Amino acid sequence: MTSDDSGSARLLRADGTPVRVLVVDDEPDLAEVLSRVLASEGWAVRTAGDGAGALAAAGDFQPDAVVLDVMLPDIDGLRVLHRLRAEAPDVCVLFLTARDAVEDRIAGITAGGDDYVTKPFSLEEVLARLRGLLRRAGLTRQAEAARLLTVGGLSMDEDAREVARDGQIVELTPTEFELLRFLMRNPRRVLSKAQILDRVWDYDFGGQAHVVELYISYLRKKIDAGRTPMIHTVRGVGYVLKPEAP
Amino acid sequence: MTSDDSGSARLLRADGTPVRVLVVDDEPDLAEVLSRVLASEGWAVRTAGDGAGALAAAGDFQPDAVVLDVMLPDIDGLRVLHRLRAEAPDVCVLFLTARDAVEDRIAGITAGGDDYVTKPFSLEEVLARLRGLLRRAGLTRQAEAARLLTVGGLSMDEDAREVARDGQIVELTPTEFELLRFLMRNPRRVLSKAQILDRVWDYDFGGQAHVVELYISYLRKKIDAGRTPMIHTVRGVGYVLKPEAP
DNA sequence: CCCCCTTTTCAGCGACATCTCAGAGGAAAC
DNA sequence: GTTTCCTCTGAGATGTCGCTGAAAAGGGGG
Repeated sequence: MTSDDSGSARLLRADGTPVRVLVVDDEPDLAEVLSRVLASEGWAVRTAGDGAGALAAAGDFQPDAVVLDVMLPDIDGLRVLHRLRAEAPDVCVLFLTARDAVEDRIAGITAGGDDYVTKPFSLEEVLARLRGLLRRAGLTRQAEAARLLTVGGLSMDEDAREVARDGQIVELTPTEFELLRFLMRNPRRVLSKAQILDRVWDYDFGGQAHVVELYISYLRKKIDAGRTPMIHTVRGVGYVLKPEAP
Repeated sequence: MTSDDSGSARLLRADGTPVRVLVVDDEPDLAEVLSRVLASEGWAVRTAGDGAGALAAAGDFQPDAVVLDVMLPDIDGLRVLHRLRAEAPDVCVLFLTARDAVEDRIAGITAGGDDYVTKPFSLEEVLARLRGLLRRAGLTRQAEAARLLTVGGLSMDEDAREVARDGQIVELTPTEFELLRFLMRNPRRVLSKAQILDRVWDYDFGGQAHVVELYISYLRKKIDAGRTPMIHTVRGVGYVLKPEAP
């Protein structure tokens, strides 16, 4: 029951057609989850399981963005990148890479306008990075507008990683920030702890849903402290972020 | 005595044909009850008792949604899910699972857009989740309209789990909420206590019909308090929710 | 008008969900 | 190498919810 946050913020290109993203990963489970989440967010998705498939799909599908595992069974990820670029110079690429393999090969990627996420990642992380890439590439419609997320007196600047409640800047840790971003992208909708765990925490996280309660309590202290509460508990169901007024 | 509610809100796909759902559970009684209720709500239903049967039925029946017990005699539920997805990437899946087995195996389910319900569940719970899945998948016609349930001055936002009478927000507990949802889905129709018990309470509930009376009284205090009553007693029969005016 | 049966309401208890605190372990920054 | 910060675990406190049992209220038929 996660799925469609958007509905409101459906991603569209300048010409009104949905944004196309190609997911390349040799682990079918991961590729499928990514693909479904992206689809539920309004993207047109295609998947490939190896480098050859990726290149074929790219030629056929003409994606705006590619989520690309650097560790592929056949062709090296960076080589795939170069071939992709040869065909489509403007395509945005988000790399998926193991945590320790970062330094070696991925250095310089971000300079080219691309970005990367280390495995294991959280789905929100991937979504945010992809949105960022496309926004910076100027592909999506709400390019400027989307930079600032706002719910009632809460505002979040994703680029600056800055959050403010009623104009007052609030310092958040990385996890707090990502949790709040997920809440702010789904205002007025009750999110279960399972949903939050699945989207905000890394996909291999084995812990208990208890951490969600804990981080909600952290957020409350920083965001709701003394003010009209915006984070509400729905007992037996989950949590919901609502603007102060009605 | 349960049988056909709806009649009013018959579920149809974009092409006008009824939505198809496949019910997979190895307990015949449960599968049958689910199947009857779904059919009475206007769905085209087929059932299977194990994983192999499910896959066969899926290929033949081409369901839009699948209600899938994770505990099957032959194939593991998650494996069935993957096979289903391989054939039909867009199918919605609602898992049925034991309460304690949630954390381990269901992780990631909600991220992919699917959902789960823990046994023992109430039929209304299953129906609501299924409706939610299909709505979010954009399959059913009344996609947007259905999000807000309205009867007279009563309105219910299922996503926000928010109920309002004459614009005034009313706080409800989970059981109260589910009872009211059932009433609101069957306005102007008298529902017996047995019917309500069968649909709103978990299927293994052993208690007395007295709880229905109790929760009706709770609802009245919160919803009818001081206003024109909408919840009416039909002595010897049951209860009915009616708009205030005529 | 009274009696019986249904329905409503009240009070209370046990179970459970949630919140909060304190601290261990680890990662990142300095 | 040290220090700081962050994340997560565990346990206890707290408050809410759902249900039971009994008493009160209300309706309808005789």
